[in-house]
Amino acid sequence: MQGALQEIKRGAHELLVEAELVEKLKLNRPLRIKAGFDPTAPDLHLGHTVLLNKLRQFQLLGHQVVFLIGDFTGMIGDPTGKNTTRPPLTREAVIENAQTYQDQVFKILDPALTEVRFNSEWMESLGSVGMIRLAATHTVARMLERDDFHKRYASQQPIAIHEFLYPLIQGYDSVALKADVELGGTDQKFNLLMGRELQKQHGQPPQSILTMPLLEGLDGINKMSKSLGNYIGINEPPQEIFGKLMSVSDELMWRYIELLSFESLQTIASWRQQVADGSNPRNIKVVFAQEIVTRFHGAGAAQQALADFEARFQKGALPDDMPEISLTSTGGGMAVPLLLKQAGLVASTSDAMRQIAGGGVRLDGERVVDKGMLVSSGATVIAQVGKRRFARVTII
RNA sequence: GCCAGGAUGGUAGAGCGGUCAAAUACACGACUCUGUAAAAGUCGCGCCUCACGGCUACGAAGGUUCGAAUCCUUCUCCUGGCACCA
Repeated sequence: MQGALQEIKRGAHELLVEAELVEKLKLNRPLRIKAGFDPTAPDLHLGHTVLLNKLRQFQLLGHQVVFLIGDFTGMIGDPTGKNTTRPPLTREAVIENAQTYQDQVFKILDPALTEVRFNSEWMESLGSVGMIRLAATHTVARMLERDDFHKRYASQQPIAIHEFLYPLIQGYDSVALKADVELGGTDQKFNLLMGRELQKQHGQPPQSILTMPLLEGLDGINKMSKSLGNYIGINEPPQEIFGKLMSVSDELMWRYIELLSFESLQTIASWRQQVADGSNPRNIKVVFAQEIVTRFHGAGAAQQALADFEARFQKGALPDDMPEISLTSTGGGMAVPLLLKQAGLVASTSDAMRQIAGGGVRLDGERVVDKGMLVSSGATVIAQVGKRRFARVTII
């Protein structure tokens, strides 16, 4: 019991209310652990997995996870600033996204202990009358307590009325699901507390709340998100995941390890000690990157990714999986800038010109100096832009 | 409805008749260094088959002018205030 609580609290930001959760754990029945997910982003990245890992932990302790897909709330979009209204998704799109979700989620969660639900299930039948009643339960002043709203209101940023409904609906989901515990990011605290209040109003014991820190993206500043492009997707190829993890800064690495590694706290402490004693942080990164790649692609892929990585960056070998592209030349050959553009290695020929001028372009390993250089028809060259972009191009 | 303010590149934000493809910062890309780390430094950052060249851009459409991101008109959208609140 005590051990279970320790496990639950590991890595978590805040647990409300601890005493209540202890009581619930004493009931000796599987608790209903709720976590909500946005229906529009079925491409999971490591940031999402922080929460999923915690859910998995609950499952290992024998509890029931309720994986809630907010298809109804998706029409609103969580008002975290810029995105106000989103176009409603079609039924088909929702179902398709849900399927994609499950394919990914079950790499971490145990399907047998996971209940997948959609909040349109109860929200649609709630009707406008029910919605108004729900809205009547809280005041505008109460809503403005939410930090995000508060800031926007204070700085005269727009707040659309429907945005106020989001926390209410999310809270009502907890009522509909009779959740014992709800997990969310730290940014969800207000919404999660709303669930408690609504549950009380409906005569249910209020859910416990466990907030998890938001994982920083590759930039180390903003939270990991697809729209910011600073993410590592769990469906990305092993080499990509491995490479991205290796390029994470030393400081950020510890954050990732803290929130993503399944290693024991003692092991992680010993890693820190090693680095403090002068060992190259890179070595820890390799071990950690291996762990993550193994989680999503298996041990073999992780081995392979490491081997590729070392071959490419330590011995300067070319990747063996580069795309093969055939391009048709108009005259006797093709100018390098056009070639790069058509091969998808640069955004435009102007961009190509710049890259050549900057010394970032190589053909067959030779740096290109002459912007007007032609690659003659029938030739096959390995084109490279920067350290990461490669293609084997044949000119026809 | 009325009044006021605003709309510029990925973001923030200068410019307010020519010297503006548009300051500055951040982000981003390449290079050097390295551990595909950080820091630092250099270069670059609208598009065009290579250009001391062309073209398109400063919410939209018109107009004034030799010349407009900069002035005028109309429109669209955003924000705030006031009014309305049976």
